[in-house]
Amino acid sequence: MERNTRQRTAIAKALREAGRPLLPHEILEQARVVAPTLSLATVYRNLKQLVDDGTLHLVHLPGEAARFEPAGGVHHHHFQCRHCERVYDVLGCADHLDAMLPRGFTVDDHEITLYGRCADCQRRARRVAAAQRRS
Amino acid sequence: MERNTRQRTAIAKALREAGRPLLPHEILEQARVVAPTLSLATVYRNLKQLVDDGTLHLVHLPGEAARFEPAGGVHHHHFQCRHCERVYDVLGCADHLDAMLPRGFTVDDHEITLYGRCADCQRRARRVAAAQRRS
DNA sequence: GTGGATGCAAACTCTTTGCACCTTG
DNA sequence: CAAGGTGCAAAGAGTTTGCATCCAC
Repeated sequence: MERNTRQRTAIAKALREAGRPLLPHEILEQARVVAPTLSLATVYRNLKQLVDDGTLHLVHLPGEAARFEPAGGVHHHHFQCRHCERVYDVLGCADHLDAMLPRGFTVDDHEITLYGRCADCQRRARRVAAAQRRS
Repeated sequence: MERNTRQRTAIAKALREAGRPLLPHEILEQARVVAPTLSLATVYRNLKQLVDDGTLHLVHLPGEAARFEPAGGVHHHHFQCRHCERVYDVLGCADHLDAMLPRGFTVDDHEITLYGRCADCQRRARRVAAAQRRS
């Protein structure tokens, strides 16, 4: 049976409060606020366990290390900001994906990743552009 | 300027003839038929150079190591077979992806990955199922 | 002949694991 | 107090790099 250690609680809290998928080292950083002795090995061990028991979901983006988010949300995909590299959930989905398939293939799942600028970085870029126009 | 070594030629040939994105170790294996002394370090060095000069494209799938394919094709996405794990190109694309975005975000690119069974594995699975019905 | 390319081994990064110690129930 | 959890350090996997040697031009 599982125990509620200070470390495990801190890891779960960090992910619940983040609102976006986090990398192991981001989780370590956040969770250390609550559990300062926390080690990266413990983060990995807990993540594996929490994914196995269905509490967390793994978020794999192309060319990126695994991130983690609380399970239980609806079907969604992800957006990565080209500037700050953070990942956000996006609701909704594209259709007609099976129309793309070669003959003889069957699909049972899909992943969609969008790239661009998040609202924060977009705002920041606009502010910089405005300042340059002014000068 | 670049030189045409036996090794570089073998790497390019392996990718041209594969017809699907290959992993570095698959490239090594194939290219060694032509250049038996080829080392993995040389494969990686050449891949980087060939991607930089636009001869190859990097293919990143979620949770997978980088694969490589000849550049120059049209816009396409990828399909990974859940059984043999090989990756194939799929033509075509989904629309209305920007409808998924949160307010304030902007998209400039996207990746779509489909998962399922490739024609080979599909055929094999059907054959096994038929054999079991018969027995 | 010379500069780019290669092969090997060592270095690096990210993740996992062994082990002694600690903590929860 | 026993079983599971933790921290550390070492081990692994995949990729990159330093360096002496090699070879394409």
